[in-house]
Amino acid sequence: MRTNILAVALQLVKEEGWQSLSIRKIADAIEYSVPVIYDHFENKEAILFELSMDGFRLLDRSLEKDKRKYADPEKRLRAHAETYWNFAFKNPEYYQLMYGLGMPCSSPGKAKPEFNSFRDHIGEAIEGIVKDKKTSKEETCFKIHALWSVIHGLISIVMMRCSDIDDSQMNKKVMDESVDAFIKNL
Amino acid sequence: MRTNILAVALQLVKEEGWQSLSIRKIADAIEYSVPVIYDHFENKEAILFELSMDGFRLLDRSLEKDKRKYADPEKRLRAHAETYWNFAFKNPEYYQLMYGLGMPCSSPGKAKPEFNSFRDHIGEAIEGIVKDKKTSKEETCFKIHALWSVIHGLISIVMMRCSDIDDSQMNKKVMDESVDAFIKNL
DNA sequence: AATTTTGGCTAACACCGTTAGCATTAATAA
DNA sequence: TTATTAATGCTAACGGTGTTAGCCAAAATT
Repeated sequence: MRTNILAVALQLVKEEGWQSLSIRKIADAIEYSVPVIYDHFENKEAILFELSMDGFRLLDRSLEKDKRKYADPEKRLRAHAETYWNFAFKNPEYYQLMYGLGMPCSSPGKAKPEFNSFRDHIGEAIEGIVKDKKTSKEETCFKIHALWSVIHGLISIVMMRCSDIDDSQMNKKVMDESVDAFIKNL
Repeated sequence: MRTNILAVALQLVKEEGWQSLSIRKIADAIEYSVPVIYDHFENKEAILFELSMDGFRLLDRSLEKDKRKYADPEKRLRAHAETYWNFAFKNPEYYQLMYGLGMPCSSPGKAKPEFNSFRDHIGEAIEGIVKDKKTSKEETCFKIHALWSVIHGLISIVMMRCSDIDDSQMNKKVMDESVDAFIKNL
């Protein structure tokens, strides 16, 4: 039963996104009435949480495979990165659940210029730094994304309380060192 | 009126989080009935969207200040990173709105071991790479976070359609190059 | 055979976003 | 000045949500 609920919930999430998942839809799909779901889960959040746990477990299995496949730590690290990337885009529902991504109002795209303010600003600065070196337009674009990513990623991780570093000054230090390394590598 | 609605909405978001913002609460706060809100905004999403735009504009003003303050591109770039970081943690509601962060079921913390699977796996590999060099425990922890951040950040940006790179292979290339640069810098 | 436990349901509560339709007031036209 | 139009704001409803109280019948136990 519990398993059935989770399976059906995942199915619905895959079909219509987690935003439109409802207890009643799950009840319909398993052909039971609504309250039976509350015999197996405390509330809707608990269902989503359990789904996200399944996501983490699924990812973990792939990472374990990498571990068995690659003894060399560098090769293994590259494989882990690849695995993580593929997991995210093959299972976007899971990834969104795991890291709390996606809410009504976002998905701005490139429509409004405001959204690109940060990218444009750091882009300008980066171009200023690399203007003597012969760096291609494309390469520069990549660099911009890389820096934006590391900063945004760290903020997300810290905000979602996924970081194991408690001290906020420590997290800041991670960013500072990342920016340092980035500039050194330009 | 429109301004008032947005101001009140922002206030409510700051107080109780955007998750519990409702049209009726806004209507109560501005001391009007519900339908008048729909004379000024198409729907709730439009209100959240407009708030997120305010966030982007607020951030932009700070970035413009950096631009005027620092002519040297490297100093300016560091200032931009600092500004972005500070903006996120001084205005978490805005940041969550802008990048669609936070949904029911997340904020896992360190409670369950599953959540740290990826961190632990890349941690192991990184330790394998740096074990000859005399890298401190703390420094290693920072490195782990840095790599995790850049990958997760890029995935988030691509998933949220914030990236201006359309080709998914190109985005993958950004990650690969970032991982390369990271390993080279270990 | 009587009693208790279980499994499952209906119906409701209190919210939510959204909209149709109706007042009342203010502005315009005659 | 009066008649008509436009603007303003409301009540009440529709269909949906998460959640729970209370009940009924079948199954298990005593």
